[in-house]
Amino acid sequence: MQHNAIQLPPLNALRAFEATARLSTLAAAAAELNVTPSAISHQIRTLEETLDIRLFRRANRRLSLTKDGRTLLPGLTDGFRRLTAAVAELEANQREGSLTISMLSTLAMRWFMPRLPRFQLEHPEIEIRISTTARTVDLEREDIDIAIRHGHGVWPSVHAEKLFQLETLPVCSPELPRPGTPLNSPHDIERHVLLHADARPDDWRMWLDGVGEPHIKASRELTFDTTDFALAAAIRGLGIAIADRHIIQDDLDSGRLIAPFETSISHDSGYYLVYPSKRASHPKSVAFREWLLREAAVG
Amino acid sequence: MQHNAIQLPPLNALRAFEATARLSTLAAAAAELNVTPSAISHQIRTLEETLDIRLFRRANRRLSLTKDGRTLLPGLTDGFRRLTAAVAELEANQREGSLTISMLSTLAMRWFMPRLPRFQLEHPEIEIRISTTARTVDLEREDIDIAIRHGHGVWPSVHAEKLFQLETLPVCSPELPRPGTPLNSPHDIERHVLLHADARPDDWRMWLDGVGEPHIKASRELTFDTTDFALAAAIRGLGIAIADRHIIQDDLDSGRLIAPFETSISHDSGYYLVYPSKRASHPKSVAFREWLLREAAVG
DNA sequence: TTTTTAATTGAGAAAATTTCAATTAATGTT
DNA sequence: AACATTAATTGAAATTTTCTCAATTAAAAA
Repeated sequence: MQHNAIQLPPLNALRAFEATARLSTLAAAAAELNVTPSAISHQIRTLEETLDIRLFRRANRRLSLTKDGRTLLPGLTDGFRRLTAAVAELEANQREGSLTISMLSTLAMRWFMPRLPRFQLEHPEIEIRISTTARTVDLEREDIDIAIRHGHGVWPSVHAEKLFQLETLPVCSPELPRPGTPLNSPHDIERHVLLHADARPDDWRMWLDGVGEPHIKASRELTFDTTDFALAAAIRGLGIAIADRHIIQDDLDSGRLIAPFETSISHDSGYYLVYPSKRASHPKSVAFREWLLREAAVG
Repeated sequence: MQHNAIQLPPLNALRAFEATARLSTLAAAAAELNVTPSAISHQIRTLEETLDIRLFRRANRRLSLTKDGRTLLPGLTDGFRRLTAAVAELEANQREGSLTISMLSTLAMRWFMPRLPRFQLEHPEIEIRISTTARTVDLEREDIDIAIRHGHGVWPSVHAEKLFQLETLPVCSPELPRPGTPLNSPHDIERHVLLHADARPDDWRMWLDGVGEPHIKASRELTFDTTDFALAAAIRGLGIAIADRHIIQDDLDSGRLIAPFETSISHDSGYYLVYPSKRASHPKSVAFREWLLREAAVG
């Protein structure tokens, strides 16, 4: 009926004995275990009674191990060392160890990855693992520590902190506007190819609504799985993509992309940093979140 | 201030987690630890809260380990296995292992040792160690499991069971009575050498008092440290020794010694089997005591 | 559908642990 | 030699931990 053939005596009594035997005095053991010597004395007595074996010889005012006590000690010391090591490993892992972060691939590629080296410089002890998926992941089930999600900041059983508001605008290669096919006003779009992302099918429509030209129709359209591909296509001069300002900022800065029009559309949704309430206080999680919020504030 | 850098979470919580993780269900862990599943559930919750780390994923009505839980488990399993092994070793030692028996050397040589092989046949798993000393030993201090003591059966903090009453009688070599120096009545002793033992200086006087001849004086006297030596001398024909009937029985049976007179003196003291109350119930101790009492009853 | 199985929860009960204050006894100190 | 110190022990009471019970949720099996 019982998996372990032998029934262990009370664990705390074993620990009290182990500490006392190792340190030779009740006082020292008591200090190690944060209790009074009296408590230790009671525990040892309990253990001796449970086992029905005398472990210490009480001579003068000093304790010395009996043969049985000497038999028992090393195994216990070793056992408790193991337990301590196991817990210590877990806690070290908590402080340092790896941090798994989930986000959509476009954000990972265009915004997160370029910034990541700065975090790794600040916290070389934290190993980052990036998990990119299209769907919204269950943080608990997938062992995700932190996620960046797009939405309105309301999800069940997680904490959410806003990184930035979504703000989309058209971009294209600097080579795209040519003398015959300029891009000076939204109307010029009609002579160009519009690049769409399946994941965000409404971005173009919302932008055109925003500039007051809902009826503009492009000469051709191209659709990709993700914004990431649409942007890659834009860089290669295949047409005009539309994406969030944060995501394209680096490409704009480097000149790979230009924003032919001033107008950007502010959405009511945004990118949120999301994490399970349970892991909110873990040092590596806190460090990462603070860093990410700083990065988001910069741009 | 603290020897162990890390403070262990409650040991019972660790054990509850370990069992549950190893056996996959609360019910199984509860059975192993002889508690209800509810208790296990509380313990695991306590552990998770103490560590501030989620160890199980609660999906459906099934538990599965998180990455952290998987990190923690093997170390704990190992640690508890070691603790269990240490205690098991001690308990096996208690059942079998060695049994240290203290007694005076004469008794050991002349009464105990000849009988010992029979015990070893019955209990080959118990290793006997015989400790012979002249003085009365402190059982606790010397790690003695059982002693055979001479006295009146009253000693502090030990159990005592009577083996046999002391009953002394004179013995000598069968060669000793010669035509010129017979041994037919106590008076004949005057023509012989009396062999004494320092440890029991009054035995001869008490015997002579007992036979109503307190004034008999031997031609010569020889004194040894112990009765054992006196008997060895008697066997070699050096004179007449006096000793307890049980001790010399084997020598009488084998014909090495004879008892020239019928009269033996019953003393009010005797040999007692003595053991610390604390070890009274240990199987190997019980087995030995039962055997020894049987042997003593036979003779 | 109903029944069973598994885990969880909260409250109260039970058990274990700890402290406190008093005691014993040996060791240093003056 | 008297006195203060140090160490362990003890019993009773207080505290904390652990456990059970009964109720609840929810999925799986019949």
